[in-house]
Amino acid sequence: MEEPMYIRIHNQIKRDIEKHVYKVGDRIPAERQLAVKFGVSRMTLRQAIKTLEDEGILERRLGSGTYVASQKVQEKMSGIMSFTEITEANGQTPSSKLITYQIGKPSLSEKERLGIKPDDEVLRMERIRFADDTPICHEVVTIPYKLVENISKDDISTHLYETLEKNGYQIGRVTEHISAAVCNENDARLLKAKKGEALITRRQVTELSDGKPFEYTRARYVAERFEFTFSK
Amino acid sequence: MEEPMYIRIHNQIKRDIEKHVYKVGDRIPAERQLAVKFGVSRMTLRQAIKTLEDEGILERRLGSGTYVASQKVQEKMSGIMSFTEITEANGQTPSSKLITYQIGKPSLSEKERLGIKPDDEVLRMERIRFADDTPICHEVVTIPYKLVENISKDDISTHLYETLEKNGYQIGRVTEHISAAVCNENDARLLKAKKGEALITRRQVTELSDGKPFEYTRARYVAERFEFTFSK
DNA sequence: CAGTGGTCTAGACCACAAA
DNA sequence: TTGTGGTCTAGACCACTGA
Repeated sequence: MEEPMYIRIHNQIKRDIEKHVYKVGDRIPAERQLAVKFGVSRMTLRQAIKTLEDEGILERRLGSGTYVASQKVQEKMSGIMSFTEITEANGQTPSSKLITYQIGKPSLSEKERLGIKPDDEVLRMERIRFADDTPICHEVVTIPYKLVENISKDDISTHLYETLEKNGYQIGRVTEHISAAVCNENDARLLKAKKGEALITRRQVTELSDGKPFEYTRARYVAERFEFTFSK
Repeated sequence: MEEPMYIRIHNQIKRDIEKHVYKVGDRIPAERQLAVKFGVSRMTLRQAIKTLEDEGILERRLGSGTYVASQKVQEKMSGIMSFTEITEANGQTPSSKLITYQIGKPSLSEKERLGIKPDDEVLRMERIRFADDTPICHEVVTIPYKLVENISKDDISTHLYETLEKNGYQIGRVTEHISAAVCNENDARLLKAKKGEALITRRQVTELSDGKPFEYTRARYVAERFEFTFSK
């Protein structure tokens, strides 16, 4: 007996929903019936249902029944979606191009946001992100250099979060600020946009689980080509 | 017997943790002991522990025991913050002024977003939101009229959500899209802003728990005076 | 009213952790 | 080995929903 029964029942019901044996909005059989069908006690069956409810796949209504919750895809995207997620959700292919990668002294705002000393060096990366070869976003990422001095440029620029976690760091709170700005000449050149059109601006500070900031990102998106989506 | 036992036990243990009877990192008594102490079966006791675990207050370690988890404060502010929350967090006073309130035919986009028929009438409200008397945001809210035809104008314009819930409706999923735009003459007049400067745009569709959209909002914020904040 | 989910019991055996 | 949490049973009574 590898897996517990309630996990196996969970998986079976999930598969049934994916195969449209139970469709969105359908009422699934009552707990007592399912318990008989799977040959388990009602408590065990309820444990399976509970995990599906926690995942937002099922919805229980007292006195009425247990129903397949609406949507399925959207469930995951509670909270802000990343550039990659939004682009892929639109059926486009995300890509990015690193345009600068340098180590140097922090600016005033970098020093403040990252909570570091003026002497501490920072790694600064600049990137353009594309959806199907259309430039969408210009992004500057700053990291205290001593946190990543033993990590390769390739790992930093492509799998920063995974690499940090492999090296024993734990990602904590992420705070984002979103506003807007007008496209200047530099933006226009980098993003192939028109001066004077609207951009979305985003600032993000990512902390480690001990509360120390480790990444400060500023990004500017062409509003004509992009929007952020949230759900709750 | 008002509350279920497992809820009462949940609350009791939570209070004990708040009173430092059990401190962060402490192991609390074993399930079987607590079950005896509270005079319930072990399954019921486990249900109480489970809810505390889901809240991140307790942490169970197989074969070892159940421990008081670290953190506590961070819980609340996950996700997008509302205008009122952001303004108050900045130490300013939010207010709003209703500038139009009319019943009429839906526009094409209103019809689509709200999933209604062309003949169905809609209630459309237009509002300016202020922080300390500075105009921040221009907002248009559209609601299928038949949902609110028995509700007073005052309730609709000031306590829409609460009033709906009192009338037996249940709020469901909320989806928001955020992008940017350039301030036009109308925006400039309403928001006392300059034509050509940057605005944040927000579209929001709020559904009832049955998945039917009941509110479609479009809002434009002066970027110089406002930003959205998220945390996770 | 009958059927549903919500709660609860008093046991049981298991796998895992720590001594 | 002892104690822990993880799983599971075969019942029970309750409150709620909907016909």
